[in-house]
Amino acid sequence: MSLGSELFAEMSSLVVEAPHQPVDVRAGAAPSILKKAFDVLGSFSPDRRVLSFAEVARASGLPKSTTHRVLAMLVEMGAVEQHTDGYRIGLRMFAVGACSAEVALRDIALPAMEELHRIARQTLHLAVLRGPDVVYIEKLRTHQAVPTPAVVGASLPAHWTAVGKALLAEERAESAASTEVLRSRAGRKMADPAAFAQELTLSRARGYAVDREESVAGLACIAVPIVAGGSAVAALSVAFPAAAGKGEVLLNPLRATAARIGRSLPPALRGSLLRERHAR
Amino acid sequence: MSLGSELFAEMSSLVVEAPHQPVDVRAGAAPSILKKAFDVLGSFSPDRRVLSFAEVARASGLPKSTTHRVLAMLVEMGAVEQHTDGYRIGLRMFAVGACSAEVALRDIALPAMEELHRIARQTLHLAVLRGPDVVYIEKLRTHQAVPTPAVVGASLPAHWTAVGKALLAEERAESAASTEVLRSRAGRKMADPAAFAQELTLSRARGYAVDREESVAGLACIAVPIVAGGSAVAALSVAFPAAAGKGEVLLNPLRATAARIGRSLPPALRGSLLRERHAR
DNA sequence: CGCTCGGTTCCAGTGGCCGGAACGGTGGGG
DNA sequence: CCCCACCGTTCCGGCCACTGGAACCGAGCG
Repeated sequence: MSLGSELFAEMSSLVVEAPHQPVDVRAGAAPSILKKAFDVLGSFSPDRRVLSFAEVARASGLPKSTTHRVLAMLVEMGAVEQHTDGYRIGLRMFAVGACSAEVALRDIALPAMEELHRIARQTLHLAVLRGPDVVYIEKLRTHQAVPTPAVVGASLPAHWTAVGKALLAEERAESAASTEVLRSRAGRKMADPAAFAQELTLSRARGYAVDREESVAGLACIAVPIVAGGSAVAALSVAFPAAAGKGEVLLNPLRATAARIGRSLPPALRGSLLRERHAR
Repeated sequence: MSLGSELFAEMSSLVVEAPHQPVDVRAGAAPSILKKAFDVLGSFSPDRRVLSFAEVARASGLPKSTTHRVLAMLVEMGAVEQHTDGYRIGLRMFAVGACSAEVALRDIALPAMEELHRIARQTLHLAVLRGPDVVYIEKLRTHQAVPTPAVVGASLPAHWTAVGKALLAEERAESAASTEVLRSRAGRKMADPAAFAQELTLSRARGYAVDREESVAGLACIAVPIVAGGSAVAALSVAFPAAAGKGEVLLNPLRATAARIGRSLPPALRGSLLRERHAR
């Protein structure tokens, strides 16, 4: 456990976005109060759920008085709650986030995931691709299983994870835009683009991706894409102790579950594709 | 199924907050752009996940050009995504919402809920109290079970639901502020405050609350509070067909599960109490 | 063709945002 | 004890980003 969380701490220090530089230097970005508000909201993370005023000011990079004003506004909106021990993300943000397409996906996937969870008795992950990262939508933990670094709502570099590889493999098959993604972080392992590209090709061919102790020692994952309407919208993975073998037994149930989820996705929801118009 | 959704439509039309009057008339409310942004975000709901531009403008009550500008900003922030079919809540809002204390609670409760779900084979609800309403944090559906009006992220009047009654009973035991809550909606059933107060007292005494077809015909629920550090922070309920009896068999497993969840809540999280400072 | 409705762009005026600065309170360490 | 570092709050003049009515374009439609 300490090993897992230790590794996770190391990872998250790299995962977390660049330390909130003042604003965008280019003229394009509007330094509106809305941007500041999201800087404040972005100060919170699943492993730092409660922050003091000063912590928010530091993390958001905003002047104290501005931070104070923005926080007061957010509290008034119900987006943030002020307790005696500090500020927290408010229930209102949960309610807003619950309207996202990803929650709809989670809702549909959950029964099937539960069933798989009963069978596999291992930790399950449901994640979507977001640029170079995967964002975890759901996680079904299993008692006394290998701890995994995934946290619901948080993201990890896609090329570190089985779900990420499964999704990258599909994406690359559609548009050969892999170069962008393969530009991996400096000096980090799996920095060999050619080998990684080959692994993606293999993953795509056999229909599943693997991660053997690449993110956490002792942890292995196999992942399959969830396809709906011809393209992958998410990925599902099982985590198990690396010492337990290659997990072939889990592959078929995993595939069946992913297929079942893909089939039960309403066509309207398939518009949750990765293709969102990134403005400018 | 059609019965359930029909009834839900009827309910949600009452549940949804007053149709977004212009702004607050009193001088206290700041009509800042942030307020407008949340008006826009509040236009979405779990059953209206995708809205066209005009729908957002109408629902938020903002002028067209203002709506346009605010939407563009929100898209730039990643809070909203623009697809060909309209606007949706963005993944970023899910990520922000995942930092709320309620998601932490959900995270801890989920394993125990899954286990109960296996045993009971009925739909489970996890909800918190928010003023006069309950907000659903988690819902484990069961195939071919009675459909329930609860939607994760959405709210229902507390006095219509078993979870709500369980929480109101606890709250009333702490502070006799029941009058506020008992002022129920005009002409709606269970408008008899005295009888309702008595029911709450009974619920508190026996440790669980019930709902027999009060919200949906054919649906019954029993709910127990989840207590941590001496006060109720959430409630857990099982839904079952009213024709199946009173659900006594489910009561003990339900109690055990709620107790187990309450026990496993870290003390730090208990600051998720209902007492948030509602400014001004 | 004229109408309605969805969606976008423009623009001048102004009021809301800006953030440095100053102020109280607290703790702790020399 | 004093001093300092830090947290949190408040104030205020200047300026610019927000405001929203209005005009515009295209599509559907009777």
